[in-house]
Amino acid sequence: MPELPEVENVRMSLETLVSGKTISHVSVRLPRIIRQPENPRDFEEELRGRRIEGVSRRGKYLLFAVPPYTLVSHLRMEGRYALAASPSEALQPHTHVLFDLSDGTQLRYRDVRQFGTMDLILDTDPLPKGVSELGPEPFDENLTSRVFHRLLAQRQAPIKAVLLDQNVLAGLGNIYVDESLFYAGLHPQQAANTVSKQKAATLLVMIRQVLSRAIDAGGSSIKSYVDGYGRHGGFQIELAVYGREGQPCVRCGGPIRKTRVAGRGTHFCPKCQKLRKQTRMRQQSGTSGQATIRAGKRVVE
DNA sequence: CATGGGTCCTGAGTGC
DNA sequence: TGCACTCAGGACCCAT
Repeated sequence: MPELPEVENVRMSLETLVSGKTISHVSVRLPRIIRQPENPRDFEEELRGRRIEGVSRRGKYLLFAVPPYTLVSHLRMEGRYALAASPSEALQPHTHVLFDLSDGTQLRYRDVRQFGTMDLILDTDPLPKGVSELGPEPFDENLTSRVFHRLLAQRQAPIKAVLLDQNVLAGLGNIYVDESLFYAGLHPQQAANTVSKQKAATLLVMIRQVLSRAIDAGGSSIKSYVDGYGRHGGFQIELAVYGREGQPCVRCGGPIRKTRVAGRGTHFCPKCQKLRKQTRMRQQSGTSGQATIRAGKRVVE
């Protein structure tokens, strides 16, 4: 389930693997993957002969620069790219789109659940729906704790639901929302507009910390995630709450609980993440609650 | 507009 | 062993 750290790792691998290469042929084997243009044949035709100038990322979207087009690709749950040394290499199951490249290699898109999407759009045209409406990038320097607090203050849904909303903040998914809330000591059900300024500031710090550590670890491979080289991520072993139902909290030792919030499986520590009705929370001194992620691995004790 | 639930899809896991 | 059922969740669609 690629979230920002996984997509960023895929982006980095693709940047190395396909950037600067020219597309000589495209084959769409499963039309439902292509959202724009309407006819997948046009998708194939328009990409032929184009050079991939680079690969960037916005939220969980990959953006291939193929002037005068941008290929917008979303992996959703299980989409993945791999580079085959040659088109004659045996196809893995669920391979839906093939890009023959000028150096004889072939970029392949696989997606077991067929949820992923591709949009090919002219650079003079507006970006596809989901992309144009995305909230700020978590690492955007214009996203101050003040701005972040204001974003939260506009919503009364549970903080978990709000963090999952890509129009509020781009890039978080189920795993990193649970992790960030744990480190910030926030209950997933707490109404977003009752999160204090200080808690919001802490939350933003934790989001950034969790994401950057996950990026460095190569992402989290819960089920199927691999980057463009086929490499698994390593962050799953550092997860504090996600997927750890019943196991001891890394901070207090109590059991991690799993519930359902915003329709998603939600993991949290009932002791470390208390539900508070009021926003009033005075700053405690230095030793106050929040856990920090230590360098290296989780500190269990 | 904000919110929440259903939907797409396949494979893994569970219980009988 | 086989089969029905549930679950996984990102973004979109729709009803409230």
